[in-house]
Amino acid sequence: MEPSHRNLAHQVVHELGKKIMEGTYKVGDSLPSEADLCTQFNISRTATREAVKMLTAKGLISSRPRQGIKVVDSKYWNLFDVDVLNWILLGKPDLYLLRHFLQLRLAIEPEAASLAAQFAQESDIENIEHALVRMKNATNGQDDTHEADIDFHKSVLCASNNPFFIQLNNFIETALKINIRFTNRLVAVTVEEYQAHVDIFELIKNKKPQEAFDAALVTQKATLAIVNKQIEVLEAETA
Amino acid sequence: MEPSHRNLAHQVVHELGKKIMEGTYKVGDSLPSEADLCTQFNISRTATREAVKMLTAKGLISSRPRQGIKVVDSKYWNLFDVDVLNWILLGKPDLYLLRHFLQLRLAIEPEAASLAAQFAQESDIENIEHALVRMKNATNGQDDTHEADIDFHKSVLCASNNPFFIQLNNFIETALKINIRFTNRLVAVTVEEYQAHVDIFELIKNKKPQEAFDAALVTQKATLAIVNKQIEVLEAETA
DNA sequence: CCCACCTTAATTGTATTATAAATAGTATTG
DNA sequence: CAATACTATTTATAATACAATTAAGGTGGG
Repeated sequence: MEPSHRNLAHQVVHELGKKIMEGTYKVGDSLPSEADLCTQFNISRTATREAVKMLTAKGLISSRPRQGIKVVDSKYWNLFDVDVLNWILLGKPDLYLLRHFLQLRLAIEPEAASLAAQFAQESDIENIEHALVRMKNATNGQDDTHEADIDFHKSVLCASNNPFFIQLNNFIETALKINIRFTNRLVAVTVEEYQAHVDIFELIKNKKPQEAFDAALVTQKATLAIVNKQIEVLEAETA
Repeated sequence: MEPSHRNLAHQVVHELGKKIMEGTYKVGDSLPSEADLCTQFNISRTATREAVKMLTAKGLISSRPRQGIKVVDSKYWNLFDVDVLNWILLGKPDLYLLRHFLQLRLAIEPEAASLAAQFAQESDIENIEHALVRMKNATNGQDDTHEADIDFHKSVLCASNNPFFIQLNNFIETALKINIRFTNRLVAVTVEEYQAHVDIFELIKNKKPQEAFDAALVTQKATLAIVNKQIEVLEAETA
């Protein structure tokens, strides 16, 4: 897609969105008034107001006469919005946030594999296969490890042929990126990881929903278990 | 929350959003130009542009000079946005859409029950219990059946203490409403349904994640199986 | 004839100014 | 002291002007 900073309003949305997600403006806080935002960003009220409206549409703020612009309760935030997810990524994700991501991945990805085994078209199978080729190349350093991995997970989601699962592409991608940040070894894909993906692919291709579900579940549970362990250690230390 | 039509821009967002989701404006179609929208709604360009920006923020449209305002590919739509979900509901949901909702519920709700069994606070337990009381009252016609049911599912989601699951409240609520529309019997909650909910509650309260997961899974699978069957029948008829 | 370049016109992007509406806080008045 | 009225602040809306972008068509050189 096009860059998100095509115009002034989008730039301001990006700046303010980042600041809200990183906690510069906290829930309940007031943002600067329209007039102040105009001077801060050196733009007209038109652009400022459009930015405010966009953040309102994403559920981050509300603006009312005399009351000003305020950050609303986080339960109203559109956490699955691609911009919001990117702002989360720009913040300082901690282990608890990573766990929250992994908990939802545990729910989503096995079922996505199951649906893919039931509803995948030929083109979907080809896309998964192509991602696997990239991963294999990545084991030899001929392709980007992380990108290939993200590609694989996305292609499975899309193969579910369910628009809601497909919409979670951005979520999964962000989850993987945060995961990468914590396991920050720039190693190539291990043979075991690659083989696990191949196994899931074969089960999808051969239309084995339950088996594909189970295979994906094992992977997700393993990842989540690691983080749960890390949090346990962390909490034992601080206690 | 406050009504979504507090101001002109919000009203226009609502009107256009509805038309996009119901297919009056299809993917790739051009919407009327800013100037035309101004005359159609009899409002200023300021208000029109703010509405356009809000729909852009929700991922439904894009607007560029000379090119105009266009409905973007549906894979970019923020399907988990509360407004978008309501517009979907206002359209004419079919069995396939219902199945898509149920497929995601199957992924989400059992895991939410599991997380609730692991992470629920006392207040969360109380909220679930309160929803159960409402359901019991509904069996006697003393409360609204559907509202009580929605309450229960929401309270479990919130008990997961995972912001991403909590954000899916709107999704689950919409799914239930669509389900109600198809099973349009205005009957009271059956004893079996109520008992199934009580069982899940007990398992959550007694911190049995796996058992809570399994219990919720049974319920979801049963519902999905019914719809799969209906679709099977439908496709047999049209073939 | 064809391709590269230029011009034009349509549409959104931005700025400015003015006024209206909503409302929190303060003052007034009975 | 309480109810009311006033005031000032902030967002909401409108109107106008001009800039920037770009699709489409026209123009000229080869």
